[in-house]
Amino acid sequence: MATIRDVAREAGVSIATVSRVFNQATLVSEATATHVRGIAARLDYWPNSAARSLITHRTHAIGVLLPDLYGEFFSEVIRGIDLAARAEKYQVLVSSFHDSTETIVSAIRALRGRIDGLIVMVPDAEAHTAIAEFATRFPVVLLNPGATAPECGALSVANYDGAYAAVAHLASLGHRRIGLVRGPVGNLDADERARGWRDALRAAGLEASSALEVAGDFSESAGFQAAASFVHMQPRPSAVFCANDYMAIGLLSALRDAEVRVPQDMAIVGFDDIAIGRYLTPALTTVRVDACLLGERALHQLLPFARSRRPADGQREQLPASLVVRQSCGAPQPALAEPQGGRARRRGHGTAAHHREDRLSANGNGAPA
Amino acid sequence: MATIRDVAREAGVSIATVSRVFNQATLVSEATATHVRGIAARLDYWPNSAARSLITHRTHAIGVLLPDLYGEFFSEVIRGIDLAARAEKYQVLVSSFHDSTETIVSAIRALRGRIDGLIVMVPDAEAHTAIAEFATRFPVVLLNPGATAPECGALSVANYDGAYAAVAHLASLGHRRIGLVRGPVGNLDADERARGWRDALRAAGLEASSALEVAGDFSESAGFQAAASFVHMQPRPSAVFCANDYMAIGLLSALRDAEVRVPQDMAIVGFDDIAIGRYLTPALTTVRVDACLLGERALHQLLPFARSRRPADGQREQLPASLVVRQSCGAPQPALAEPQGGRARRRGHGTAAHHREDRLSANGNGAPA
DNA sequence: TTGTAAGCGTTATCAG
DNA sequence: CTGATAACGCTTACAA
Repeated sequence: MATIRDVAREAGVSIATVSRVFNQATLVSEATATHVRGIAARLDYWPNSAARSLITHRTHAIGVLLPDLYGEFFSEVIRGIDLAARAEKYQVLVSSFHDSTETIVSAIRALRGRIDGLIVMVPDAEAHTAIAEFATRFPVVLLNPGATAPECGALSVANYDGAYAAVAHLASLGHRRIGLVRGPVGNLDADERARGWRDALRAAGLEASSALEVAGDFSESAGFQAAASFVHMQPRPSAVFCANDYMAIGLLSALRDAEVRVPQDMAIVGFDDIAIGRYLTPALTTVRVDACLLGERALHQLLPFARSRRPADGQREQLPASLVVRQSCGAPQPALAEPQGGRARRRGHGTAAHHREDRLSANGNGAPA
Repeated sequence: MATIRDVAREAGVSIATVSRVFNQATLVSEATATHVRGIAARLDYWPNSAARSLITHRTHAIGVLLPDLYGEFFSEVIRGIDLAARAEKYQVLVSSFHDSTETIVSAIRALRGRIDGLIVMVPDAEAHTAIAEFATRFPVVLLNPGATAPECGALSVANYDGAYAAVAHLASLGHRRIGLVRGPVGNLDADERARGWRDALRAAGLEASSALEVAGDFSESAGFQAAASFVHMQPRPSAVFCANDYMAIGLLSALRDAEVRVPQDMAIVGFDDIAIGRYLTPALTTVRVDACLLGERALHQLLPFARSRRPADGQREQLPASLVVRQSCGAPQPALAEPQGGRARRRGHGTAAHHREDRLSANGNGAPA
């Protein structure tokens, strides 16, 4: 691989001049600049980024640290980050940690020196404090609700509002007993969604007892298993709010096996609006979260700090979560809510446009936003 | 951030000794090693990877270059790569390119010097030659079928076999006219799947005319739009093979709207086995591709070359694609084929095990593998 | 506008 | 077993 020396020698200039051509080209005469560029192209020269970052203290890369890379939510977050990073000419280093706070710390250590900033989603409060300490010396943006660290930026989804809107919607349809399939205890998003469920019930004057709560872990099988609890509950709830779509899908599947009709016998609402929801039978009413946008926003919030290598300030941003009414909740279908063809998905080098559906606002009554 | 000098000074040793403690600890006395480690921990020192890679010519990172990060297939590939890379203590840099061969080249250029090896999925033949040239000087593994470059490793999925098995299965169920929703022309995977469809039809003595082919681009909306073509075809095909699951889902949805019953009026088979397939109504018969394993295998094929920084040899590996018979093809359901609860998906820090379903082999007759 | 030279934080080589 | 010291490839004062 050619180095700056090779180019300098070949072009008959000093290495400083070559360097300038690739950095502050204005300091170099147009003639020599084009000459040097020609030589560089011929030698297939490109500045070595390790050497460069050794002296500039900038890597032009950001790290992304997630609890897992499983499922559509994370995949869309990464995609959003990648999209925004490409536009800003930043590289993206992804990493996942599957276990303890321990590994989160070692993951960060391994990333150190390779990145200018970090986007991280911490699973629980314990990991949160570990990150917070690190964030006092390094630009960090958290993808978590309720981030308390004053030195981190933080983005989150309107978990509470979305859950509240979903449950209020069910209540407005006349449901008096509305169950919940929870996400993991301690998971910050899950806790917020549970809180939204509880408050919406209370606001509607309904029972919000823990007898109506079933434990879950965001997996399809958790939703599947939750079905038994609801079917045997006395009295049986007429509606269930699931803390994410995967669990709603598992629940839907189990109810079909149990010959419980949805939405007639039991109305179901999910959370996240994964792409497939509209193609289920019945199509899934859910709360839309734009995970891709979350990633994009996170990168843009991080970037100024990454560029200046200063810790982030305590900026907070919340993305809206909007109710998408389909069939599983039993509401009358608003006309034109879902243009056919849906959100395009593709694999490979297709050329399909990415249609977005019209979407309902989070006001809980199905009116167009 | 503390440097090796700070640690050396504080520990009263030379920087060489500190370096040895972090690299070949055997060359240093146990006493000084622990002493140095203590100081390093106190100063929160960790070797700067840029400086390190400047002299070792190793980054301990690999690059992943994909046409897009959209959808479950890519997300699972990345997850597989990440899993394997973590185990090997390698970092993963992901990048996507959305356009031309041009951007693929510039993406590679930007990655240069930051990675020890590259895993790349090229969309078409043109990009293929650009990569092939690069691969003569750098370890590259292709995630593509029919890779011709002798200096690249290459992994692929048994697209042809899987498609053949799917279509043979439909033929064995008595279907005489079997349509195809194609993937993008020029896409290597799509072409192979189309070839499998064609050959299986011929082998069964059936018509494989292009009149039975409908263009598609792997998106749900392409599948949705394809429905109209099939419904109006004279005579109407009694079965359709879709080159991926997303298109099958779109097709399913459109057929429901058109009140064409699946599988009675039209049998449908997809390709990829995305997680959601089993929860559709009817559950989707498809060809299972383990994208996560594809990623894992790619990393393991690349790693020896990345470590030695030598171009890969022309190693080829093909992952099996196995038919998964569910309801959309209309075959009698084999007992015990799908244990309930399904493949677990999760978001967040859940604890669910990842159940795998029993699976049918690609021999096309539904017998257990 | 260009060149010279001093690092950036490591590892590798060679003496001791 | 340990210590000097020369790279690694680049950017950036400072000088010309």
